[in-house]
Formats: sequence, structure tokens, C-alpha cells
Amino acid sequence: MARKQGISAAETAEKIKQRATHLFAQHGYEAVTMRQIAAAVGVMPGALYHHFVTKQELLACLMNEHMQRLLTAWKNYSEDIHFHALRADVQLDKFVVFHIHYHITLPDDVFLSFMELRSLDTENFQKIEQQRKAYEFILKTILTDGQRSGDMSVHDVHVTAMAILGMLTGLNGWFNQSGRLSEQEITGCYRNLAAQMVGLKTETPHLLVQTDFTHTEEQHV
Amino acid sequence: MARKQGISAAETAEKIKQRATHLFAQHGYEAVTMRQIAAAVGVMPGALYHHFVTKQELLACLMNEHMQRLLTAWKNYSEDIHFHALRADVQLDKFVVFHIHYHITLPDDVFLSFMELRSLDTENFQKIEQQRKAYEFILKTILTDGQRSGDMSVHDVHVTAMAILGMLTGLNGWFNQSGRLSEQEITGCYRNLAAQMVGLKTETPHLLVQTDFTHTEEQHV
DNA sequence: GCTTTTATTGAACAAACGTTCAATTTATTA
DNA sequence: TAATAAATTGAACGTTTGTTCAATAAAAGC
Repeated sequence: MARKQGISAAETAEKIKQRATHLFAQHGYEAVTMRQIAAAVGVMPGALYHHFVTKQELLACLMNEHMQRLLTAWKNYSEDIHFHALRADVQLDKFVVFHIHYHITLPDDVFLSFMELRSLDTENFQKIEQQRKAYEFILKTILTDGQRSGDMSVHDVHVTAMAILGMLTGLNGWFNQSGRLSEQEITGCYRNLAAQMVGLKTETPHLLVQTDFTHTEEQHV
Repeated sequence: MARKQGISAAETAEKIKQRATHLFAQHGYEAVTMRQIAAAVGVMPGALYHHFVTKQELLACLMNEHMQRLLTAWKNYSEDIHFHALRADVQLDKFVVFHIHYHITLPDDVFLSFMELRSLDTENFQKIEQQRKAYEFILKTILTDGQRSGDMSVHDVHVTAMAILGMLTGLNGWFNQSGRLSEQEITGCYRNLAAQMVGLKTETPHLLVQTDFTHTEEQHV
């Protein structure tokens, strides 16, 4: 037995990335062996090295591609909604909706990129860290604008940005697709929370407001 | 060479816990070897097994003791301040101050217990998870009380609790003792943010207000 | 002071690790 | 159709892993 029928290198590489992402997210980078990944893909361990030079390079690839996708997704979304023409308070709301939806859609990728930064060697870490900072910068810019225009009450941009991102990213730790609350309901809660954190009034809860990104329905407590 | 001079088992065990906590927090449970821990303690690898049956039991011990300490610290603190006699909005404020101070004081323990839940086997996981739930329950009770009394505006107790805890716990990811902001300043920011999240007015910022809480002793202003 | 207990060493164990590579089969090119 | 390139196997490599244990030295008990 050697080369398999009807399967290209691109297909196998993609499958490796999928399964490795899931396994790394579930058990951690160090706890997962190349043999486990190979078994999940359905190949012998040696075959993995035709697609990735080392285990470390595989991890770096996964995290890099995730950050690229995230930043590209934001670029496309923000262009679609004419982000830069919006008021800061609306910008924040859009950012929250985007963030939650993206993170709920790709939980494994998000969890991996959040948890395994320390498993990267120096060179790879710096690259990912740079991309992470770029994402943080989006939120910080929104908060700075809101602060300057007086629309928001932001005492410290950095702390507030970290607080909001912490709140949002923590969602991945407990959200369950089959849980009590739907993505829409939770998104509604978080939109209100984020707005209140920067001193915006939310007398009409955002729970009932529609957006381009999700479609929410009226919900009673 | 065999037994060392002037060193008791309790001392060595304590040193093992200290160094293991730091190493596990820094590199992750799976990435740290028993030989690394032994080297950090200053003993041969075999000596570790006189104090802990397995590597897994060592991890479980660290996480269990941390949760015990956390819950005990809260018990003592809440009794000292007559927590149950306070209004819900003040209770929340006290909880935030306690949480941040405790988590900044013991960053390695906190980080470990947050990150390595997945490295525990089923039995150990359930025990730690139970303790974690007990801690969450403190915050949820505060929010439920505030909701009932009408002092707070809480749409969903569970989501709000998770959001606040996510915000607070995320702090450990970026806080730096030698950074731009002091613990006091950051605590002030987070107290305001938490209050605003539940619809409390913070016209007089908590930023410069001192509290009577410290981990080991009590101060009265 | 003699005996027992306690804590540690140092060497060893089998198992599992990431990784390599010649052989082999399929796909592509000429 | 023949020659070349690409993808995978299966076995093996040297390390490193968590863990064990008889030997041994210090401490504690009598």
C-alpha cells in the first residue's frame, strides 16, 4: 500500500488541519500526538510530514490561518456596513455582534489561538501576537473615537478594551449550541452589557433590534 | 547520598507545589516533565514520588488546594464585612474587589486552575468543577438579589455572571505588576465597569476610593 | 546508643514520543 | 505508452517520558 486513490495533497492537508485543530483545542497541543492526528485523518503518522515539516509548524499554520481569516472577515464585514461612516456607539455594537458570531461559528479555532500562544516558539509567537494586537486595535480605535466625541464614557481605553474582549472571549468557555439560550439571545445580552460598560444608555434593550449579521426575535424574560 | 540534612517532608512537598505551580502555569501541564520539576526543586526525579503518587495527583492537589483557599478566603472576607447585611450593589462591588485582589496576588494558581481543567481526569475534574460552580454561585446570588430588589438591571443572571467573571478573569492574561497602571487603578476601572454592567450609576467614579480589603489583614478607613 | 522510620538517591524500566526514509503505488506529463 | 512526479506506507531511529525500587543516609523513637 502506498499512494491512495482519488485524493489530492490539498484535500489531505485540509483534513489534517481540521482534525488537528479539533484535537489541539480539546486536549491541548502538547497532549496530542502526531499518531492521534494521523489516526483521526486516516493515514499513517509518516504521511503528515509530507504536508507539514514539524508539529510546531502545523500549530503555527493553524493559528496563523485563523488570525488571517479573522482579520479578513472583519475587513470584509466592516466594508460592507460602511463601518467608518458610523458613530462610535454603533461601531461598538457592530464589533460585538461580529466578534460573537465569528467566535461561536469557529469555536475550536478561537479556543486554540487563545490557549496555545505559549506553545509557539519565539518566531511564530511574535507573528501571531502581532495579528492579535491588530484585532485589539480595532476595538481600541472605536473606544478612543467614542471617548473623543463624548458619546462614550471611557475612563481608560486599554483597560476597557481588555475588559470587553475578556468578557466576549470568555463566552467560548461556556456557550453551548444546545443550551438554554440561543446565539441570538446571548448576543443580545452581550450587546447591552458592552454598551453599558462604556456608559451608553440602553433603555430600549438591543435584544429586539435587528442587525445585518443576525436576525433576532422578540423575547420576554 | 540519600536523605538530606535539616529538611522535612513538609518543606519539600511545599517547594514541589510552589515550583510545579509556576512551571505548569508557564508552560502547561503536559509540556512540563517531572524531571523539570525535580530540577527546579533541587532533588532527583524519584524523590517527587515520595510526596505525590503521580503527576496527575500533583496537578489535582494544586488545583484543589487553590480552590479551597479561594473559597475559604471569600468566606473569611465576607464574614468580616458582614456581607449578607449589605445591599446587592455593594455586595457586587465587594466581590469585584475581592476577586481582583486575590487573582492578582496569586496569578500562577489562578491561571493554572483556569487553563488546566482539561488535563484533569474525570474524577478530579468533577471535584474542581464543583468548587468552581460554588464560586460562580456567589456572584449569581448577588445578581439574583439585585434583580429581585430592583436595585440592579439584570436581564439574564447566568449570562451576566459569566460576562463579569470573563471580564475579571481575563485580567490575569494582561496585567503586569510593573505596568502603566497600579492594581488600585485597574481595580477602580473594573469596579465601575462591573457596576455599569448591571445598570448601576457610577457618577462618582470608584477609581480613587480605597477599600478595606486586603488578602491577609483588614484595614478600616 | 541502638533500632526503626523517613526522605532521598541513582540507576533502571517499558512505553510513547517526534521524526526519518526507502519502498511502493497512484497520478501526471511527454 | 513510457517516464517522471507526487503521496503514502510501514518499519525503524534515537530520545524522552512517567514511574519504580533497592540501596543509603539522616532523623526520630526508645
